[in-house]
Amino acid sequence: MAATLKDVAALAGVSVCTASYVINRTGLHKVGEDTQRRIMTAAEKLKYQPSAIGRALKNGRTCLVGAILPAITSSFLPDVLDGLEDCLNRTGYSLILCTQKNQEEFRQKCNVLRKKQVDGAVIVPEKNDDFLRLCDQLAQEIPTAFVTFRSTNPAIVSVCTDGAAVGYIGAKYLLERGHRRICLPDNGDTWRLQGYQRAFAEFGVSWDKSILYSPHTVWKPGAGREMLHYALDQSPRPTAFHLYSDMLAMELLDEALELGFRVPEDFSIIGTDGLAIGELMRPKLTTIAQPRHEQGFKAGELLLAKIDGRPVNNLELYPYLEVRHSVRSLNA
Amino acid sequence: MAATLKDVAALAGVSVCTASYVINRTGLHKVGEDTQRRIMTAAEKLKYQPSAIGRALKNGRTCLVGAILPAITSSFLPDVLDGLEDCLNRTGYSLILCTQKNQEEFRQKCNVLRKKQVDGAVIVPEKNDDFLRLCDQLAQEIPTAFVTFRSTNPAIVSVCTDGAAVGYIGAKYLLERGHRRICLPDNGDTWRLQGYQRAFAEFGVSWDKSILYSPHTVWKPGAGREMLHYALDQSPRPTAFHLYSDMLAMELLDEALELGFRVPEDFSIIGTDGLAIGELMRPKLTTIAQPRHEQGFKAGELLLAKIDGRPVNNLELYPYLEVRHSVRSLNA
DNA sequence: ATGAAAGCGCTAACAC
DNA sequence: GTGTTAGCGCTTTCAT
Repeated sequence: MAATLKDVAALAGVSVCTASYVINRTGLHKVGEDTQRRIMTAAEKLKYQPSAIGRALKNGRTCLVGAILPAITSSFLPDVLDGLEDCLNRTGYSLILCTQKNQEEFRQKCNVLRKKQVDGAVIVPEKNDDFLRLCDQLAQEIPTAFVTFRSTNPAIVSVCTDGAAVGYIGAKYLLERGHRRICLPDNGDTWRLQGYQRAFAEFGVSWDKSILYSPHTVWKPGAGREMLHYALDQSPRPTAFHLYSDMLAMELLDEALELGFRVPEDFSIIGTDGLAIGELMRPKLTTIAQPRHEQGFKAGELLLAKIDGRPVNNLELYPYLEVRHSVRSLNA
Repeated sequence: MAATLKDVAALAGVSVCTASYVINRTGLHKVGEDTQRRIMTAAEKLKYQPSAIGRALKNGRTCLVGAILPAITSSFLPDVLDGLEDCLNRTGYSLILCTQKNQEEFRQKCNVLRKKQVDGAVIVPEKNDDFLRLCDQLAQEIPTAFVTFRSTNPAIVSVCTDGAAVGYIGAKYLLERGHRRICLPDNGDTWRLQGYQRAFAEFGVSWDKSILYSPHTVWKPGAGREMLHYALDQSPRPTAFHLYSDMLAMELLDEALELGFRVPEDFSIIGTDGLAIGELMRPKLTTIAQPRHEQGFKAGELLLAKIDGRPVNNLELYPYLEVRHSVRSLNA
């Protein structure tokens, strides 16, 4: 079907290797001007496309990168993916998409990447030891990068958002507005808590009296709603919620309105991610935005560097406050 | 690095081909019980993974399918993609993701797929002749399927939602509720209009007096807002809008609220797609839902069938009404 | 300035 | 039952 290098060479009346040299512009071989032209013409006439397979076999490089992530449906991961793809495509790399719904699927997808012999893997991991062990294993065989999650394994490079900054920015914004009873998900993310604690220290506000941990923690549909119900059962009730994702925050917002509460009059809500869709909520969702496209793009860059054996360092990107209308000031 | 078939054969003390036969369970070769065991043990000890590249080169099959689609960010395409991947993975196929922001990028991505020698392509096309021509071209070289769009080219198989049904369901719902002035996007989609016209005929309602076409047509951020402004300048103003996507509908809803109108009291709005996020809007968005995951899954099935040379037929899936709170009844 | 030939990992037609 | 061998498309060393 598709023309091969042999066909091109034959049509140009040269040997395969000469054709190869011309097509790839490897300076190794000196080729006469008109021979070059003949070869290029032949290639065009035959619409020659170099075979990635032949190359991969010879070079031991597939120019394929696999991405494993939890279901891509409507969170901020599409943006990250978009950035990753942008980066990879510039270097002739392509992206194999692997979504994963649970640990068993994750294991399978790792094997898919092994089998397809990708040159590298980008993973959006789950905060879960079993998962991380599988990642460590994979990283021994394939250059691997984490995105949206900080790696502690030196063999895995990572790009993520500065969690302490997320916490600090959120805490400061709420404290400034007089909130002294704040509900946070207790998902074991100590990084964000550090930021919270720093802000509390700056404001001289007591931690234990002000922070309410909700046990509803991991993202699954309904988690935001459960968090609200948990908080409603506590006393005193919180005046504000800071969720670690916008989807969760929007769910909680919906549930609050559904129950007849007013937002932000009765409860203030602040999300994390900065999804554009939050702008369409009523009230519009105030959020700690994180770079999404850039996060993916940088992950691609670091991974490609790693693949090429260049030294790499983990990267932390900065979040920023997106003020909208879901937080009320309690002052005055 | 990774063990090859040769290594396995050597360790098992057999020839490569015997190893191959055992690994692939091709019945062609009869192999003794214990030879089989020796080979399997060797394979396990070496953690042998068959090389997709070697196979691809030999078989002329990469077991790779490319998907080209407009930016995946937060619409219903992630769901479609999810379905597609589900389907492909069951057969050992993997998905190469190619997003495309304009015609030039689309052309590039087509070339990427050629170069990577994918076995098939799934495309979410744009309603645009130049685009479609490029698709026709690609389809001559690579088995191709459309998803979310009906193909008229017999060489391209397609899975999409029945457009007339979308129109009919929307029209009927609005007409039943007394709406006689409805604003529709004029995007050249005659299929949905057919459904509208059928409903209008059933209700004996005059078409020309009741339908207002808005020239704001193609999805780009802001299109929903522009559509509202266009309608506000007309007289009489429409009482209802039916948008052909939920994103557009949510934008229009936002803009209406922003301008101080009440929805659905002042305007009724009905979307198309059935995104879960529409549930979190205020008011919750009434919509004509289309199967999303299924659409992707079926596209995968049809494409794989096509790749295998089995006969295939275009498929149309049925949309259904998702009643929420953005449409008001004008009766009584 | 150009060509011959080996080899990447795998499969399958053909021996024995 | 099992092995030999050619060849998929490409790169690259070594000759000429």
